[in-house]
Amino acid sequence: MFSRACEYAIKIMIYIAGNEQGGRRTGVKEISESINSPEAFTAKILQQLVKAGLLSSYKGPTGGFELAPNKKIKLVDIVKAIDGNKLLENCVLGLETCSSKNPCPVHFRFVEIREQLNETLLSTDIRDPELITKGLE
Amino acid sequence: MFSRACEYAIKIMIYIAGNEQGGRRTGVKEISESINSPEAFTAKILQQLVKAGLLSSYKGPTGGFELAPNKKIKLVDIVKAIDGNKLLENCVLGLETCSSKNPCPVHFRFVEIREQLNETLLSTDIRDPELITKGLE
DNA sequence: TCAATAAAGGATAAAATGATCTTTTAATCC
DNA sequence: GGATTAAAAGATCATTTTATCCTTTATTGA
Repeated sequence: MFSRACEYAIKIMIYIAGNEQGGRRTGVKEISESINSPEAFTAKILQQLVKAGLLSSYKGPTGGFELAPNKKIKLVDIVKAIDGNKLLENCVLGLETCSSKNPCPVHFRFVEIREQLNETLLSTDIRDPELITKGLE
Repeated sequence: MFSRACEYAIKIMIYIAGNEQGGRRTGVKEISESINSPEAFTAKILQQLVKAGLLSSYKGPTGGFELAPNKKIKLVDIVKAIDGNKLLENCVLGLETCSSKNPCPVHFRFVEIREQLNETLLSTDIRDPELITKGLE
């Protein structure tokens, strides 16, 4: 469903959100150990999340990453930042021309799934305490 | 959502189903031209579908592919044959240990999407005339 | 100022996926 | 049986994704 990088990205964001209360920044090493992801690859994903405006980064001692302040961050923002919007927008059969006016054979069978997915990604806030208290291994 | 190979596989199966009424077999070239897929790659996917028991193949003149006779074929069979069942079974965050008893942070938010997906893949029969009459480019 | 710290950036490697090409095997028809 | 047709099989290549390593840049605090 999501790429490996996107799975990591979601875990990264949830983990950083969990450190937000203390106001403390989170470093790459701590993140990769906490979510069990390769450190260098995690650093690359963090860069993408910073470029997408979802995280702020700071260099030097006391540096690290924080959620972008004063910004509601939803799951959909993370997925779009890493995987783009093909999952949400493209035809499930990969047809360029598919639309509700010119539907592919399975178009209408996936409409509801798409809507559910959209609804879930749009409504899930990364700062929701429900997300934060659970394990990320 | 699905791999490229799986997108092709679904189109392949729908296309072959459309030729079933005439009792005629369908060749690789005709398929790849009809669904606009690379011929050699299409041949490889056809091999996988035969191995999975979803198609029967015949060599020589008058040879080609047919749907496996006397077998209800659902979308889920095609997806599992090509992409395996990770989409249906694996945790969306890729966690080995995730389950309803030990859920990941987003586990319950995706339960309904999973169910919808399962329901759609299980209930969509490849011989449904509704699928067959539509364009595959 | 300088050493330590931490992210950014670039280059590279490994694995998975997508795609092609060539040879082999089987079936049909003359 | 021999020529032809079409799929099977295997080797190879290309691209993308995943992952690592090393150097550079910025920041802090002694």
